[in-house]
Amino acid sequence: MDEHYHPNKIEQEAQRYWEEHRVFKAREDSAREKYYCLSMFPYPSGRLHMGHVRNYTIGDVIARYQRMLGKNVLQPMGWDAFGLPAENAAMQNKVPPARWTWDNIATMRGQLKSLGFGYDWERELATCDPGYYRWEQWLFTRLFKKGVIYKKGGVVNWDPVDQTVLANEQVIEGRGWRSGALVEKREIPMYYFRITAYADELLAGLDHLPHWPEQVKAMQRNWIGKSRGMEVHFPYAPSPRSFPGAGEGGSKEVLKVFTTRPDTLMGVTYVAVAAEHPLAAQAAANHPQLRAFIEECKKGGVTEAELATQEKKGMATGEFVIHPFSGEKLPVWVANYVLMAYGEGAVMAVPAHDERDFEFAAKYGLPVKQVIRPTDGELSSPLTAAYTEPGILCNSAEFDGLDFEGAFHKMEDALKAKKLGASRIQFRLRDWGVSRQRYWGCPIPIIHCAACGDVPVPDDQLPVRLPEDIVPDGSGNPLAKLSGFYETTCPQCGKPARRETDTMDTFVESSWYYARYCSPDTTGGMVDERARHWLPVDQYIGGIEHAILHLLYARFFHKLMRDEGLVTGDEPFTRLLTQGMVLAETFYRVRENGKKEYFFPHEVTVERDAKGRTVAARLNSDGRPVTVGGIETMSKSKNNGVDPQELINKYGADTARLFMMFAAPPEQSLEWSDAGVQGAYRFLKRLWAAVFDNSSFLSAGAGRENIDWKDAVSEHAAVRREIHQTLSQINYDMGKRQFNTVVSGAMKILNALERAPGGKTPAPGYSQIIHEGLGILLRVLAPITPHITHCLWREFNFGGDIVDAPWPEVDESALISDTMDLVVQVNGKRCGQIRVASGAARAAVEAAALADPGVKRHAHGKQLKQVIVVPGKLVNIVVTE
RNA sequence: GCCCGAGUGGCGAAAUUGGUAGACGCAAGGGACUUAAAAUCCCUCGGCCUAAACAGCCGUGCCGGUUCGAGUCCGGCCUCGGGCACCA
Repeated sequence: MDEHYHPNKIEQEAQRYWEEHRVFKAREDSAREKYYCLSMFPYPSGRLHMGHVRNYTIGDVIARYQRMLGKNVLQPMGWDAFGLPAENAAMQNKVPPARWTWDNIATMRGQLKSLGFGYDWERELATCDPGYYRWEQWLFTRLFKKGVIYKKGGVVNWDPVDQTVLANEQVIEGRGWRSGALVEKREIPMYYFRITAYADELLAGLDHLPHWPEQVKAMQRNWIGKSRGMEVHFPYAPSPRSFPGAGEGGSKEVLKVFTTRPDTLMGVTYVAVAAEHPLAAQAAANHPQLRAFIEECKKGGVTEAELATQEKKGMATGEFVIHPFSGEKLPVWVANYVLMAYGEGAVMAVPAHDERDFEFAAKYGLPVKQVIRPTDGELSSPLTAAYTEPGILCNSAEFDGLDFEGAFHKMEDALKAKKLGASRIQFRLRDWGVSRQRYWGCPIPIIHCAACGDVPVPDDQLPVRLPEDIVPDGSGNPLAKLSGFYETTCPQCGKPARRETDTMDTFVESSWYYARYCSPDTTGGMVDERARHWLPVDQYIGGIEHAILHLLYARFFHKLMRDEGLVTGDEPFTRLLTQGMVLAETFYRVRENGKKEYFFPHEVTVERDAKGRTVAARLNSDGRPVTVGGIETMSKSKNNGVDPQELINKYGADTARLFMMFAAPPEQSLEWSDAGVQGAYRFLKRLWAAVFDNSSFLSAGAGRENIDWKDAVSEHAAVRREIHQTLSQINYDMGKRQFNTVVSGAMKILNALERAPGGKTPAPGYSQIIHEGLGILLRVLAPITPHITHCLWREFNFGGDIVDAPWPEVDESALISDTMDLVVQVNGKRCGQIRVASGAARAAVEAAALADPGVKRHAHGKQLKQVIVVPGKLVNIVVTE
C-alpha cells in the first residue's frame, strides 16, 4: 500500500472498477425490497455547478446507504435537454441547439462520473431524444381526445420588431431583450392542460405526503388556493348608457362578484372592478379621466411586494348597481387592488370588515357600515379599523343574530330564490398553458385541417420529429418557416393540411421522466410493467425553487398517467428533500456609475484581527481596499462561484463530497469555505495514515481472534465503548438525513482510535480494536467518500466490495460500563459530578449526590425539599431558596 | 402587506425532542520537528473576576410565563432570510 493518499489515482481506479463490474446496474428483483432514489436531472448548460454537486452528493449518500442496508437500489441520471438557453447559444455560436446540447451532455456526464456517483448509466435518458418525446406526444393525443387538453386563447408577449413571442425572462422593463422594442400583449390560440380538474385531488393529496417538507406543502396549498364562497350578482341600475359587453360570458344585466365572506353582504357600500374589467372599459369610453386612470393602473408595479405597499387608488365609473337584498344603489369603482385574473375580476366592498376596503373607503370618503359584531363585546363606533374576524351578524335585517355558517346558508337560499347567486368553490390555480412559440422543444402532435379541424397525429405517425440541423435567428419560430415540416396531409380526410409548429413547455418533459427511467428502453409504450415495480420514487432530492411548478406538474402527470392505466398509486414521490443553496463570500467596489464591480476571491487578500475576524480586504493588483460584501448565492454575476472541476482536480471527489456533507445539514444553505475544504482533505489524509500505520498487522490477518473484552486493558474497552456509542449516534443521524453529524461521528471514531494505546508490543485488545474500529469507520464513510473507502476496504481484505458491505451494527454489550458519571445540580444549577456503580440503587445515588462537596457548598443552611434522579443523566437536589 | 423558516463562540455548526450548552470542524494564538518553508504532531481557545483554580458569576435575539430543571414548551416583541399572483 502507498504511504501517501493520492486521490486522483485511487478515484480513477475505483470508478473504472465500478464501471467494468456494472456495480450500479439496477435489476428488478422481487426478492429484495426496492429503493428508488432520484435527484432532479440537470439542464445541460455546459458545466456542473456547486449546486449540482451538493444535490447529487446528497442523493448518492442516501442511495449508497440504502444499498448497505440491503435494499435493491435504483439511482438513474438523465438530461432535461430542451429549452431556451440552447437557442440563445445557437444564435451566438452559429451551432444548431441539438449539437450544442449533446456536446454539453458529454462534458457534464464526464464530470458526474468523476464525482463517483453510483448511477445506472444504462438508463440514461435525454428529453430531446425522439425515443423519449415520442411518448409525450402519444400521451398528448390521448389526453386531447379525452378533453383533458383543450385549445383556447392565451395572452403572450409579442415583440413587434423581431416578430416573435417572448418568454417572460426575455422581457426587460417592458421591452424585448434583443430588439429593445416595446412589448405588446397579443392573444393567440394555445393548448391547455386541464389541471384545474385535478385541483381538489392535488390539494387533498398533500395530506398524504408525511415525508414532504411542510414548507413545500404550504406553498402548493397556497398556489392551488381553494376557497369556499359565494357568487353574488348585482343587477345594473338604470343608466343613461348601456353596457353591451359588461359581465363577459354571463348575463348582461348583472355584475358578478365572488366573495368568501357572504355574511358581510349587508355591509356592502360599493363595488370595485379591476382596470381590465369590461365594465371599466365601457365606462371609460366617454370618460377621458377614467381612461387615463385605467392606463396608469396597467402600467403600475407587477410584483406583489410592490403592490402590497403601493397606495390604494381608484376612480368612480359613474355607474351604479343594485344591492340584491336591500335594493340600495351602490357606486361602481375601478380599483388598483382588484385582480382581473381571480374570481370575477370584481369585488363587493365591505369597508367595515375588510382591511383593503376600509383603507380605500377612508381615502375616498365612502360609507362604512358595520354588520358583524364580536361574539363577546362591542366595537367602538365609529370603527377605527376593519373588524375582519367572523362574528355575529347585526344591522342585517332578517339575517341578524346568525353566525358565519348560519348566514352563509340563509344568504345562499335567499340569493337562489332571486336567481342572483349561489355558493361555489373558487380555485386560484389556473389551467396550464403548454404552447410555446419556440424551436427547441417537443413538437405538439396536432394537424390543422380546414375541413376536420384540429386532428391529433395518429400513433403510427409518431414521433413528430423535430428537425435537428436548424440554427434559429431570433425572429419567430423557425418551424413556422420550414415548409418541409409544416406541410402535411390530414390523417382523417387526406387533404393538404398544416402541422402545428408550436412546441411544448419544457415542464412537460420533466413531469414524467421519473417514470421513464424504470423502462427507458421500451419502444412499446410510454412505460412498461417495470414502472409498477419501481414506482413510486422513494426519495426525491432537489432545489426548493421547484417547490411549486415542477413538483405540482409532476404530481398532476402521475395522476394523468394513472388514469390512463400506465402507473399505479396516486403520488410519484414518497419522500422529498429540498437541499439548501450554496453560498460564498463576495467582494466588490462601487463604480462611479453606481454599479457594483465584483472580484474573484483569488484576486483579494483578506485581513483578520487577533481573533480571526475578517476586518478588511484588499485587491491584490492595486493594494487598495474592497468592500466585503457578505455571503451570497454563488453566481456568475457576483464572481463568487467555485468551479467543481478545479476542486476535484486539486483535492479529489471524496474531499469535495466530504466537505459538502460536513459543512451544513442538507436542507440548510451552505457557506463555501476554502479552509473548510482543506479541513476535509486533512481528515482523509489522516484516515489514510491511520490505515497505513496499522497495515502490517492488519494485512497479516491480526485482530480477528475475538478476545474477551473483560481481559482487555480498560483504555481499550473505553475506546471500544466510544466507537459503539458514536455508531449509535450515527445511525440516529442517518435516519434524520443529518449528514453533517454523521461526518462528525466518523471524525470522533478516528480520534478515538488514535487515542488507543498501541506501541511496539500493544496490550491485549489493541489489534482487535483497530480492526473492528476501522471496519466500522470505513463503512460509515462509504456512502460519503466512496473511493477512499473502496480502496482501503480492498487493501485489507475486509471481504467483498464495500458498496455491498452490510451497514455496521452497534454491539450493545460494548456500551456497558462498570461505572457511570452523573451530573449533580442544586435547584437545577450544575455544581458537580459523581461517579457511581452502573447498577446503583436510587438511594445510593441520592446519598452520593448529597455527599458531593459542591452540593454541600450550594445547599449549605437550606432545607432539602426534593431529590430528582434522571437515570443515567443527573441528580437534582431541590432545596428552599 | 400575507405565508413559511431561522436567530447559539471569531466562523460553519451540535445538543438523540424538557435533563452537563458549544460535540465535530474551521480560523486564531503558543510550542515541537525542519537550515527554511510546506506538511505533520502537541497545547490553549464563550465572557467576566482571579496569580491560578477541577472557586464564583454571567451567557443560546429581547421581555415575561410554565417547570425541580428551558437553546428546547407557552405569550408578547425585535431582527434577518426565503416565497408571493393585493386571492376578495
